Amino acid sequence: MTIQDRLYQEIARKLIDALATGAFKVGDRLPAERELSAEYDVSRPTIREAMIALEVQGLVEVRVGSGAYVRRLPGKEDNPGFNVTAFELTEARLLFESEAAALAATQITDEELAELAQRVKDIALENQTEGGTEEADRQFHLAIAQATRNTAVYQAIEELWKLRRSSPESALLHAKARFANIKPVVDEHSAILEALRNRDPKAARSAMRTHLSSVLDSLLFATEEKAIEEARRAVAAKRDRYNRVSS
Amino acid sequence: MTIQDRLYQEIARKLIDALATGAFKVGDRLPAERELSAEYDVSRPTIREAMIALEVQGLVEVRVGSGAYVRRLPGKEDNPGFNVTAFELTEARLLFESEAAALAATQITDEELAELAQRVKDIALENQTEGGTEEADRQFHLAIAQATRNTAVYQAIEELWKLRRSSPESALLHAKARFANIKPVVDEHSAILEALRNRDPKAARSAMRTHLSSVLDSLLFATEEKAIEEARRAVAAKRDRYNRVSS
DNA sequence: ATGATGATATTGGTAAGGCCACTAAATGAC
DNA sequence: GTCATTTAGTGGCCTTACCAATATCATCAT
Repeated sequence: MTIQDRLYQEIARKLIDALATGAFKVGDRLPAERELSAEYDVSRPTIREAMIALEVQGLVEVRVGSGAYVRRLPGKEDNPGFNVTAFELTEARLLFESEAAALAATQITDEELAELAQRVKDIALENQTEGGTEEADRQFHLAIAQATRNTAVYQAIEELWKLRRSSPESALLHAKARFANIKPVVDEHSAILEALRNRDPKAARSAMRTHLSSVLDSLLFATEEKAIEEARRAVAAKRDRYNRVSS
Repeated sequence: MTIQDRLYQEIARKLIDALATGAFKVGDRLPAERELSAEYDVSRPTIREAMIALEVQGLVEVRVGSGAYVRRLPGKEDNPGFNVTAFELTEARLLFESEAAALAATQITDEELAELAQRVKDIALENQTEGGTEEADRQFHLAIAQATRNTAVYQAIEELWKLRRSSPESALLHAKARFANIKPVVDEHSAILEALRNRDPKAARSAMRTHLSSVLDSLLFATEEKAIEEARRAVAAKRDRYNRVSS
């Protein structure tokens, strides 16, 4: 009746304990498989199995030829999106939400149009207040995603907004960008609403592209302000390539 | 040149696919490690690694000396996305992946183009074999997402493929659709590759749209076969609206 | 006939060793 | 100084082998 506790599980527990105790920080490299093999006095395959258990749980990332690196610490619930920069997020929104807007234009109901109109007013209000949030903005865009009548589309776009929240640095950057770009935002949202009201897919797509391109530009400006030269250059390069795509 | 996609992950995906397509029921015993080793033409340690990946996810339970037993079917618990139909998924891919292809056209490297060429060959091979999987197809599309150099875009598209696998009914429908639409798939993928090779964003977007529209049509056909009238009508309506969007 | 017992086959568990591919840092050539 | 090359070090995967737990079934005592 001896339960043959699987060895790899025991090793995996020990490794997780080691992470939890703070022996390693995020980004640190774990010892090589051969070293761990000697340290815990088990074979390398067993170490590999334990490592896979950790990898499946998102705790570590294994890079071929380099080693195993800590991705997140145990106890912290998963943040699937990691090094997603504010620029990447907005670029993704530009691609996806523009298409969603086009699709929504063919499906949207009068009730949803009324809701969107209210959201536009909310956005104007938010912008007038000093420490305003971006909640109305978020709801505006999610409502459009909802109007596509496609669960997969909605979930994907919702996921992008979650990613935006998960990165503090990203949120900060967005806040600065919003500050530098207040008035146009209201007009741009109105333009999107107008296109949807006319059930015009192409116009809706175009208006959404214009809006998010504007946000992208704001991000560029904010990034320059932060004087992170490296990031600025990378972003600028990306901006150029985007212009080629959407032209 | 060979992407060191970890072999155990590939095997794990195939096993999960097998579970999703209904090859096994809850409580069933999976083939022995040695059998699976021969079946998938990999070593036993690799099978063990894949099995551990499934075990950590709670899909199977391994009993020493007896075998591995199905604990639950994939896609029930872990995915918040539930009622995502095969049509919705493909429609979302049509919207998103087309834009991703356009973006990738401006960024793709020669190495990535070579990899894509290999994937096209793999897809042809997969289609020739009887019980072929859709692994090559998946890798083709994910490679394009990767070529966008945008983590957010990649994650979103990867999420769509995960959703696809999480719904057994969806996987089944796709299998039927694939059967009814073999030859064009290879040509369509070739067309996408050619557009990317020319670094032509518009052509890439167009080729991807053509491809996924074709998949959408296959789904319609398969749905009709299943004689689910209600679903068919809903899908047909959506198809019409999509034609309006993309025109 | 029936139930207990033990031999044997099957299955997963682990170890050891080997070779390959990839990575990155040290080294050398220019 | 810059760039290409070399060289350890690393993980990826395979092969072989043996051990341990379990399942199966023939055998035997009742």
